Amino acid sequence: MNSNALITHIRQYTSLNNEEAVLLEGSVEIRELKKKEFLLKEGEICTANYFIIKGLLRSWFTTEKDAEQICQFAIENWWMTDYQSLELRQPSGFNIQAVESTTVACLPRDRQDALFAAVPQLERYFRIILEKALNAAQLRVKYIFSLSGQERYDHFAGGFPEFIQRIPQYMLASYLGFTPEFLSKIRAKRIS
Amino acid sequence: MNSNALITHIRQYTSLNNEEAVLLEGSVEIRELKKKEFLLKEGEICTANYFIIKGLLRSWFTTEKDAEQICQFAIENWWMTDYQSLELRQPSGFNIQAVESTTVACLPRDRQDALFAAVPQLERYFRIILEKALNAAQLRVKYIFSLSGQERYDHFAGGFPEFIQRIPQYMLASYLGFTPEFLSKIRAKRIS
DNA sequence: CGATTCTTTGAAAACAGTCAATCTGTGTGG
DNA sequence: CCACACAGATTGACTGTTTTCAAAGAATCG
Repeated sequence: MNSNALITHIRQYTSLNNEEAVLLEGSVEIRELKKKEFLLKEGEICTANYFIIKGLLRSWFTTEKDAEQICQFAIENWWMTDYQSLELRQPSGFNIQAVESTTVACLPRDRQDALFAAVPQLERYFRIILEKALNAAQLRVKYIFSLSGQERYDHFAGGFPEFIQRIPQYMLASYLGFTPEFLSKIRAKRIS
Repeated sequence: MNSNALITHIRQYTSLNNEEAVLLEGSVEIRELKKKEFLLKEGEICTANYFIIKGLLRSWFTTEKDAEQICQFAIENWWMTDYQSLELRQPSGFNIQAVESTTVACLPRDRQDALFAAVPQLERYFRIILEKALNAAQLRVKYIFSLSGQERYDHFAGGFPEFIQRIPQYMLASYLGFTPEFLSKIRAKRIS
């Protein structure tokens, strides 16, 4: 698997000639991850931005009560990283882990500046990508605050039925902000 | 009041010579808002990105139960807009409103592309700003999920003591995701 | 098949919301 | 300058949603 998916994605948002595409390909590294493999662990400094060519990542952290709290899922054509750790070179408070067998393109932090200098349109590409990501994060906050647990499940299950198949229920429960037991009870009600 | 604060802010993240600064000044419009004045109302299409020179904005929406749910506060040197409405020219699901008397620099959507073409470093500036904003949004989700109402109040009150002075408690309660009554009870406990 | 991981179920408890009444402060108009 | 109105804050009783804990039941993987 190669970086064609990434180049195609970038060309949806900005121009990129073949020379530039070659520069990009020289700056990213394709990595194959097995299910449950980590790209980042809490306490480590995040070293790259990850673009998902195929598969599914999750980011999560450990709460004070030793529970896993899932922050985000990322599927094909999404970027995932911890920007705070990446840009400030600080230890991260998050884990990034493959939910299923996954292929990513890694853009290492130490190659990013040179690449952006050589291909300035990438600044534009990431600006647009980040606008979308920020929007998604804000919509998430909106749903968390305006919907009950039951409603969040209905909304999510209705909006992403195919996605539900790819993740275990305990991860969905964590993402939606409640316990696996409660999700189980919601489903029991729904079926009857 | 003029756009010096904005130019100073941009120069913290990227270069900007005097010609470029003039182009920028020609593209933004300074606006004075009275307390409670709106920059955007639910259902309208958002037409600009707003940089706060002085004052305090909040973004909020109306829940199904007709309650105001606050999404964000923004103070001096922050940008606020609804990117989804701005970029896709869709009706917004949010309100943006002055909490106190506020001065903003407005960058209208219909001038943005020409400005970015003339001053490409602004793509970089906004990329960096958006990374920070995305980070803040993700930390917010982290706190919502890992802390109880009581803990969220303690964390916020400890982290931004001066900010607490600027907003009424019912707004803080909404931002933290609980009712004004509950906040009142938290405070009663803390004092004793 | 055995072992682990995931899901379901039920009872008790905790946390936060709702509603209604009261209290406080602030600003405005007469 | 006072009185009143109104927005915001507090309090208490009651309700409801979600969690916790413990145990048992399915499903999946090597």
